[in-house]
Amino acid sequence: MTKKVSIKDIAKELELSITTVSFVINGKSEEMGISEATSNKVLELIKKRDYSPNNAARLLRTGKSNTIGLIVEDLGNYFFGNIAKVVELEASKRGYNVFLSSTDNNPNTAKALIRKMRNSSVDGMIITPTKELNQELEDLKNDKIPFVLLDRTVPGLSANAVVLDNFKGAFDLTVHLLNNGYQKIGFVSIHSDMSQMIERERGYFDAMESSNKSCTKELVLKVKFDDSAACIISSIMSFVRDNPDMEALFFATNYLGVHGIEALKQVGKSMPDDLAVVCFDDNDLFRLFTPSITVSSQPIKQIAVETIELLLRLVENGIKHESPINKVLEPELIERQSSIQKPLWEIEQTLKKSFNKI
Amino acid sequence: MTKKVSIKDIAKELELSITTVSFVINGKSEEMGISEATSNKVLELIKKRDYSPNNAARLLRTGKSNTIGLIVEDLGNYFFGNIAKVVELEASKRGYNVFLSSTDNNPNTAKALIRKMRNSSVDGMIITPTKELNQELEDLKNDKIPFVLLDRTVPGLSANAVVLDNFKGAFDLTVHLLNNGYQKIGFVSIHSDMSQMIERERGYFDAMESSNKSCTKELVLKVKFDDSAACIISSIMSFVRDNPDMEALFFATNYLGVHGIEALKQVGKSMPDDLAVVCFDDNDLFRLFTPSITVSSQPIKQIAVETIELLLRLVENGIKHESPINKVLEPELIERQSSIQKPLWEIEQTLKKSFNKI
DNA sequence: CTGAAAGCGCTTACAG
DNA sequence: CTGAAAGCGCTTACAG
Repeated sequence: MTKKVSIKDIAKELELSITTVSFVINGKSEEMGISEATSNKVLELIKKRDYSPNNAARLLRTGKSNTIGLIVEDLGNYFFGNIAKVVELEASKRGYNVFLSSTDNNPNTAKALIRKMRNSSVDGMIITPTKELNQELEDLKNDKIPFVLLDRTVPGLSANAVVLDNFKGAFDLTVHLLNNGYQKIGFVSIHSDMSQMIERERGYFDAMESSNKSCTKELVLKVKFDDSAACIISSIMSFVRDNPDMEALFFATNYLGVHGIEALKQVGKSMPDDLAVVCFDDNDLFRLFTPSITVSSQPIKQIAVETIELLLRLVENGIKHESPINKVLEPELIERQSSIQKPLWEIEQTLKKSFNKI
Repeated sequence: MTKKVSIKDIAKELELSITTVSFVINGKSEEMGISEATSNKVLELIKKRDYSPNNAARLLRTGKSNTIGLIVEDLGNYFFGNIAKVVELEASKRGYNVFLSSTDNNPNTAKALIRKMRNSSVDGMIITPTKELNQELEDLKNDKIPFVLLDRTVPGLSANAVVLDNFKGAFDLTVHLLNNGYQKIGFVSIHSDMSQMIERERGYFDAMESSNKSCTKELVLKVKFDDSAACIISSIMSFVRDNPDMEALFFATNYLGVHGIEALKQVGKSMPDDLAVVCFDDNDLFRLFTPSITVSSQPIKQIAVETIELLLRLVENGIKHESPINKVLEPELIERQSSIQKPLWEIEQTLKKSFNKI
């Protein structure tokens, strides 16, 4: 394997023209009317010499790189790490390589990545958008470079996307709390105009409003995405202290949930007795917490598979001038212990108070 | 940006030869004695036209792809996901792309990946080896393709590697348990002849032997890497039931720890009262468990940075005929609640028993 | 059925 | 100081 064999070597050894060999390699034997005997000879020698075509030369000639770009928010996080794994696996099955990168939600990083991937002539890209990306994505569309948005859409941009039904996830989670007897529910989220966060917030508010219980109370805390962990934790601690009548906490993202649980530990509140807890987006270990954490879980594998399949369809069939495709997948409510039905004694107490009023 | 500009376009617009433009682009103006005026004109137009050289053409001509391959065990796991993130970031800073893949510890997958990356002409690779990879890695060496092993070495192969001091990590963890009063310590690991697992086991046994307490007892459970989660959990449950006098459990990997904790929940043993627990390799959330889990933690960022730096040094300076470089990094013992000093009452009981004997 | 040749966009001896 | 030209390894009209 010291020196890579080229198509020329194969042709020479077989005393055929390069053209013929190339046709066989690209499965055009039949179409080009190459005899089966010739074809088989070529195939055999290719295997014997362990020949594989030079991707760079091919790309230079055809413009097809058989590489796609995958831009996620944070490879180190459970959701995106597993998305990346599945995307890579599926792409690999179909003969594609994948370039992988994290934006950490920084628009400048995202812009640079898109630029870099374009320069690397990827055949298409999967993009977890940050904000301020409208121009770059419009350029991609104009230049007919296929891409699929992952996890969230971009306001004002019509593009292919695979997302979760964030509204439903948040709505169900809130209703679950209400049904289990929690009425004063705090919603902890980040300041963001990205679609998935807006939808989750809307789900929370809609569920709260649709509950006709009068003592329901909406309480919202928003932190900044790039605040430090310590800062987020202390914000949540204050939020909890400032709202002593709060009965439950809804964390709008996985990492907020993690910080939130840490905050509750620090203020000495226990779940679910002092405060019930639910979280959007599961984490590998939430099921092992004490108590285990109720979540709205994303079908990670399905998201990844749908996304890569959609992208490769666009790559291989070209972009039709249809309107963009939007896949919306269903989250799953996983009820665990952190939000079990409000203990009976509490209900009794409430009843007593009502009695006293009468 | 509809049509990509080429070096020819730039040359034509400036009425220069392609050669001159190429020299400027590659920073050889000075060396080749190109006037500063010309040089600046070129640089300006390049910026204006947003020109960037075609990587494929460059690779075809020079053989340098500015791409490295990263092969990990499992992108979806906390350790490797974060390794990948940092490697990608550092590589990016230095102008390299990275191809990323998971082996799931399957030798055939690993072989196919190495092959694929070679065909993609990567400049070098970072490889988390599986077993049976000796031939492929020897080939890489013979063909002077730089690579660095990550996380573990391969028996019988002398190669560049960045690994953890697994022996020390396991030794310290065991000593920590012994010091805190636990003597019958069970070691849960996988059947594996990979270096990191062997070292961890050696660390455990050495620590146990060096303890001169007579009632110290060694207990070992090994499961298969590709056993299902359910299967591993039930093995651990049996192990715990069959050894009622066991006082502590040492999990040799992160995911074994996770399964182990689940198993303990199921048999109704509580940590650390019934069984103390320590785990090799931290997990993002172990600190938030009840009780929090004592671990030997790997310096993920440092591992990633050292690895990519070593690889790029090899890629850029060529492989010297020195002996391979082996970086061994230090794990950190993080003492948490799952292994706190054996409760006083237990010690008292032991004392009483001793008294009775007298 | 098969071959000679152009050309993808670069880099780099070679020549002035 | 600068240019004409070869060649990296492919694919694909075009010609027989």
